[in-house]
Amino acid sequence: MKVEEALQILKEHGYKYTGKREEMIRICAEEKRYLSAKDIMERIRELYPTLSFDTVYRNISTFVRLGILEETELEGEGRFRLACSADGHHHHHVICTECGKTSSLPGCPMNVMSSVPDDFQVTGHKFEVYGMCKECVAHAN
Amino acid sequence: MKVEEALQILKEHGYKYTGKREEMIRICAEEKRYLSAKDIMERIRELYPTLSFDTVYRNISTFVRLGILEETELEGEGRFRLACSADGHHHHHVICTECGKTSSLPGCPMNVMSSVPDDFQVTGHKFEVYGMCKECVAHAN
DNA sequence: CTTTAAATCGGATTTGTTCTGATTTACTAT
DNA sequence: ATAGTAAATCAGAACAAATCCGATTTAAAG
Repeated sequence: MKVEEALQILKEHGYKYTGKREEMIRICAEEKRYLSAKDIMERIRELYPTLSFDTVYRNISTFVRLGILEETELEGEGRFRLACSADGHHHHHVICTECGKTSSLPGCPMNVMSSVPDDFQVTGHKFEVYGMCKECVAHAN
Repeated sequence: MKVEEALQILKEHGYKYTGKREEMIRICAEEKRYLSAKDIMERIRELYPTLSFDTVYRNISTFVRLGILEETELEGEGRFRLACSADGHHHHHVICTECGKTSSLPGCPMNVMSSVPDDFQVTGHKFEVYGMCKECVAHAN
């Protein structure tokens, strides 16, 4: 997803344009990585030094609700990245547990799941592969 | 896994036997569900009314480390259930997001993953299907 | 330009979890 | 059995992530 698309989605849903929102999205768009709220916080403060957590958290959760950001959880804290599943077709990621960097995986296990117990009404699923990226492996030695 | 096996694992690793530990494991063994620390807390207090949360959390994390409990995370809080992957072969679950009830899924997506990017050193994975169990669906109407 | 609802601020609050130092308890070796 | 010791537990403080609150500012519609 591109920054412009994200801003368009906000507009379509009646949210106001603010420089802070754009900058948050821009920061997320810069890297194929999961960022924590704190990460985003730190970076955005270069431009908006007085921005409060509340704003960051509130906007993040709006973005997640609108499908602009994808969410996961690493070491007990939420991590976010610009949605990419929305772009082409649905897929999943390998995630570096050190730096949050991601790489796409082909396909989705749900396609090959022959049978899901019929006493469950399925609402979603999560498939994530964890590991260390080349850079973090090198760095660890 | 059975309560006795779990206690055996503790013993093998040099942990002491305590009634509180046994009771915690017993509580988890009673149901095929993910329980929160608070859930376990409430139930164990029937038998040990003064037990502190520190003990519950510390023991839980010991159990997880030893593979006695499996861990996941629902709505920002840790949830635990007696390990069952250890029993037979490795598998995954459908989890009811209302009550934590689980049902096993056949197979593991990693087996059919043709290619994982080779710039990642894989350390683990998570595959969970979420939904509502029959009882919770009925209850919601 | 005015109006107004949404967005932000800053700080307090909540919630899940972990830490700390003192006390108790399960096990080991006498 | 008993004493010694390391582990387990306790109670409450501390912590970190996230959310809530009332007051203030701001985007955008008229």
